[in-house]
Amino acid sequence: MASTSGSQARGSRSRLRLIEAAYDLLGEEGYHTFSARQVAQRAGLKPQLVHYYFRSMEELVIAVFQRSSAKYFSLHDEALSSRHPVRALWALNCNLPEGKRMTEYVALGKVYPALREEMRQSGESFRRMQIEAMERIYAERGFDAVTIGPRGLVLLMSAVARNFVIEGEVGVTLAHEEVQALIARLLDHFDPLDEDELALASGSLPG
Amino acid sequence: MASTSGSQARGSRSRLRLIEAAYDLLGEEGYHTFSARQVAQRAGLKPQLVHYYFRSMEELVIAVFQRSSAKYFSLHDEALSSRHPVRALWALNCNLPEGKRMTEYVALGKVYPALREEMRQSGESFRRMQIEAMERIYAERGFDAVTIGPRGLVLLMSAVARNFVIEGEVGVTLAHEEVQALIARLLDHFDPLDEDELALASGSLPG
DNA sequence: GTCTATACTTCGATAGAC
DNA sequence: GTCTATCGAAGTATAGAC
Repeated sequence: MASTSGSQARGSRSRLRLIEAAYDLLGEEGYHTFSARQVAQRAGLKPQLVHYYFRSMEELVIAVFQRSSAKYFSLHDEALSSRHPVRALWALNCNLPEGKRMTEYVALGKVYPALREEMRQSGESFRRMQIEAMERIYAERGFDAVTIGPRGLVLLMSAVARNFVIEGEVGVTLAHEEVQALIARLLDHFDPLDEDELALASGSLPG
Repeated sequence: MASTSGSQARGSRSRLRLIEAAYDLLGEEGYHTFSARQVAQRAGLKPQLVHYYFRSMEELVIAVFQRSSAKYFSLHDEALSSRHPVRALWALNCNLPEGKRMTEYVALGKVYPALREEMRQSGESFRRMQIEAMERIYAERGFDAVTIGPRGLVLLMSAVARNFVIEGEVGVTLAHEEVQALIARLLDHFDPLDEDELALASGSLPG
């Protein structure tokens, strides 16, 4: 038992290191550094190992994306079941490096059709979960869907957050403040803070 | 006069053909086809000509982007001075192949810093023009900026349109209809159709 | 301005020794 | 499972003939 698991575990570890190296590279550098040689170098391994563990670069990028997906799923789950799911969801879409990585996956999706299909499925899946959560929130708190419904709100937040990420990378920031303020008001309406949280946020003390 | 202009005109024509070929490739295929060899092949020219006319690929991509910018500027100008500027702006951001090209420029901006700077400047410039136009519209028609101001509206439309383009390429469409309907209501409010246009749109005839 | 030829680098991927 | 060696294709870019 112990004799067989040794080499296999080492093997798995190299595979994981490659995935993690590519994952880091996509977050820090971008899609143009996604190559067998650069990923291997980052992982401290020989480039040929990439093709030992993965049939092609497409297979690797899908593995990396699935790692992102899994990681994102737990954060997503955590956000939706938190005390302030709408705020948490906004923060998740907006602030995390995962948002930047998403842009790189979209770019690589142009080159690797199988990745594109993977992204389509997971994208629809995440949206479906968000919609269901938001519909529950609407029902529980009795929001009307006249100005904007749960489905629209979910997509709108996602679209605005993605736009912030992209424009932030290019360096365009004009009118960002206004929309940040608009989102803040939206969150105040759909996911209001409690009194004690407000006190904490404003820094004021009772008495 | 005629003798000197001959070869120079041919020279300029090759340069333009290269720019146009790259422009077309970015629209039809994507950033990964942006290479000296492929652009030249598309233009029906030898790859080495690329480096005769352009110091580097970065210089070429900037020339291509400026071509996009110029083209977009005239469409932009036309939209903002049209009878229904808000609707025209939405259609411009949303429907045109230029939207898809923009995604490719963003990707290439990761590789070419000078392109990124070019995009930043032109991006802010276009947004500024849209804001000024929208502020004029708000003032003329007496809209309040309580729910959403002119600056927020401009960015919101741009963000949602960009998101439609990106998700459309990946194949994610969930909840798009709801936001399309929301935008339609937004346009009805901020850029209402006249009675005769409504009659045309609904297909009904008077009498 | 356009051509041929070519230098140099990096890419994905495979074969075969250990 | 990891190594050395290597292939062929494609990438940017330059030199020099015409």
